[in-house]
Amino acid sequence: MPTPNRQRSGETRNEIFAFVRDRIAAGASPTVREVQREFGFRAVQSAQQHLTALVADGRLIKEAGVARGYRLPNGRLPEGGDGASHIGPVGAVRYIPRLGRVQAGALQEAIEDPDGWLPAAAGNPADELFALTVRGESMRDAGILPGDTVVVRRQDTARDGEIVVALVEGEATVKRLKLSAGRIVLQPENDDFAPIEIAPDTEIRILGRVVEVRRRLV
Amino acid sequence: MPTPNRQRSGETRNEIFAFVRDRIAAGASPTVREVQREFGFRAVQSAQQHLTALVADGRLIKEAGVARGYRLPNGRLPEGGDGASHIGPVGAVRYIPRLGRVQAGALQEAIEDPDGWLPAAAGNPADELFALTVRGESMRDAGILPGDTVVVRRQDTARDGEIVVALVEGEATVKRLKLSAGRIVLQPENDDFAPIEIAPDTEIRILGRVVEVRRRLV
DNA sequence: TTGACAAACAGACATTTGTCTGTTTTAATA
DNA sequence: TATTAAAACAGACAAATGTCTGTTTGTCAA
Repeated sequence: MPTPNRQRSGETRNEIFAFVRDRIAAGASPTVREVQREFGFRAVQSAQQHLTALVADGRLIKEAGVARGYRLPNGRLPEGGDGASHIGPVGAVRYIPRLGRVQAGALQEAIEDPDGWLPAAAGNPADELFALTVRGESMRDAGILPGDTVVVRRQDTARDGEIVVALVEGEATVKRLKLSAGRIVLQPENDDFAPIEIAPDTEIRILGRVVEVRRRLV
Repeated sequence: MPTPNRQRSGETRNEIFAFVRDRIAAGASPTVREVQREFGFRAVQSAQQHLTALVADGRLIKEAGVARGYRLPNGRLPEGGDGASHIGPVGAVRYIPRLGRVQAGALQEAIEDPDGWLPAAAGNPADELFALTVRGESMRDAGILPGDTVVVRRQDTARDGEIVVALVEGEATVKRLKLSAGRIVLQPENDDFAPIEIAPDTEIRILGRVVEVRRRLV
């Protein structure tokens, strides 16, 4: 059998796209010459031509006048408003610091010295986000289990019914916030646990609101 | 008050680190001259010096001979083996395609035409991952609720007790797999639902194993 | 005051990377 | 076969970027 027809199949172009996409996802756009080398082209222009075509097709975006300037266009967002906004523009990622034990007043220090980082879609840069590991079964019926990671948006206040991280007796805890007629209650979602009623003069400190839950299965 | 002491506080260096970190997270490392411009240095070397120092401190990594070659070092992993391995090397991200409705046999097509993309720590490149939105309450007691996104590792087989995505009556469904004495059962985690027993001659197709659950709160 | 040192400045040069012009090869098709 | 268009090649130049040598300035502390 002679050489299979690759000349007009567009297969090489697809492979180049996949290569560039993966390199961008891995941290940085490749250069034209890196594409050239990867595919064994003897001329820079061979790679350049494919890349230009991919940009013309809208499969890639090029930042003009910038080395390693290839970017991925935005991922199409699901139409259904199911709150799946953690799917964002591909390529725009932010890293959320994952904190160890948070104790009284030490939030800022904990944020500056995280255990590690979680990638997430970029979202609103003004939001201060951090992540915590859940301890205990108290939110089981809300689908938040021990070992789960919660992503928290830093804020001092919250509204009735929102799940918050609050500082109770010097330790961070996840509960649902109940506000009614001047009473403040931190409500577990598990009948085995008692609600924590906040006396009017008690100091309660809300660290933020839980915006995402992640669980890694073995 | 005279000019506060910035000369030796290291504050500028911290700001430069934050700038570089955020730029890397946003998609690409800045150049030395971009740092220079951002901080208003009149000499390239001023920025260069800070960057070199950050590399010496281990706060950044530099790929030699590469434009825009600054990278973030790996996030420190939590020592506790709590399975939180979705925290990976910072900067190494992969995008997981999020599929809409998956119907009989159409998995490959669905993967090539995703609804959107989820960022995740890179992990093992050999793993084929995709994501699905959960419908129904059948896995409620396992902490998997309607609207949750499950990340699935593509595989044809699974072990007893693992949560899998299987194709049942032409539609993808999430259940716990129970294998015992030649019987195959897809077990819901909710008493309101009945287990699905797979008759020996029935065609059952396992699409993959659930490796992560994500839930976005309003 | 002076020495030590970090930080910033000045200017240059080397390398990497992007982009251009024009030619040749390959495969499909009239 | 002749035509055509995509794909690949060849060689060059320009712009972006990395890196170097040496000097000056600001702050601390002896």
